Amino acid sequence: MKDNNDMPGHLARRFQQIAVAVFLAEVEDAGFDLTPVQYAALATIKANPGLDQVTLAGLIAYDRTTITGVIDRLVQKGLIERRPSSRDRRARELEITDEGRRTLRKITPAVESAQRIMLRGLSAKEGEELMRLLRKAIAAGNQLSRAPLRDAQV
Amino acid sequence: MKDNNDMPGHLARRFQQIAVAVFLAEVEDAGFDLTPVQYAALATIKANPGLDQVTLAGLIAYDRTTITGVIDRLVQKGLIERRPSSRDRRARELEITDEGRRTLRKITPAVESAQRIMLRGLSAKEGEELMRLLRKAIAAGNQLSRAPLRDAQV
DNA sequence: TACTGATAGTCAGCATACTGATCAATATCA
DNA sequence: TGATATTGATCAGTATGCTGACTATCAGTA
Repeated sequence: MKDNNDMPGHLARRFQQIAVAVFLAEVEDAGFDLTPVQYAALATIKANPGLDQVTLAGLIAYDRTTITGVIDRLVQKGLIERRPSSRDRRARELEITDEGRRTLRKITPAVESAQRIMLRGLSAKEGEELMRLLRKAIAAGNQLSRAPLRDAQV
Repeated sequence: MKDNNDMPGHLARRFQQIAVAVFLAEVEDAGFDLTPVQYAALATIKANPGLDQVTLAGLIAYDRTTITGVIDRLVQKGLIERRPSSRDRRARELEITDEGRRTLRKITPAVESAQRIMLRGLSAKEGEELMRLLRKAIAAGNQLSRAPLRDAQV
């Protein structure tokens, strides 16, 4: 019978599990309370001021129903603002606050440290190769999930 | 600024997201209703008859609080039985049912197909290399999550 | 312009995952 | 033995992530 360790799906779950644990630990050590998902959303909002929720979801491959709760919590924490769009009354525009900008700046070392720790079993070269292979597999499977990565419609 | 695609944590989430979607799609096409987590638990119970929940959790690196619900649903579906242990009245012994065995047998092709599909962007060699690197990174980070992989205490 | 279809956001419901707490039972050791 | 520590299972609470449904709005077209 096939072992769990021969199943890419099982390895994917384990690696993701460790990645999240490492991220949360590093961020907490730095004195912050932000999940990987919240961090990615915050960074993307900063890089794309005024974007709407669907665009944000596409940029980081979240499901649009998941993003609602994530944004709720970022607003709750005072890191972003959500306001109705002037162009489209269905849409909400997202903007990072000064507090959000400050948090993002101060949290960056912890985030980068987490990325290093989750690859600490690999050489630099192996880490690069792992990321290359993941990117390639993801590109081929992108359309298979409900929340594919999408370019921003400039 | 660092791109999402240079963050192993982000790539881990994306790959896991696709892996789950592919698994569920293949299994549903085969006429079954079983999640990746439920499948791994069922296969492990079959391979280790009479094991208790903590041991099961250790073998597939689940959190012990998560396993309760997973087992509830497997029992609900009639695929396993949960009964009090004779040796330790705190523990529950888990056993696969005939129905569980039948399901496992019939679902295997779909599961294997899913593993192939989630690597379809890679050559066979690259797929092997991805799994090797994931295994290595996971081994180094195993203790960093709340639910590390553990050997069964024979 | 009125109809039709698509889109943005939300909600209910379900299944992982985790933290931290609790209860019952077992193990250890002074 | 009796006090203490540990362990197996569960629960409450929170955060992703999904399916499917729904409302409001927009866009395209007959």
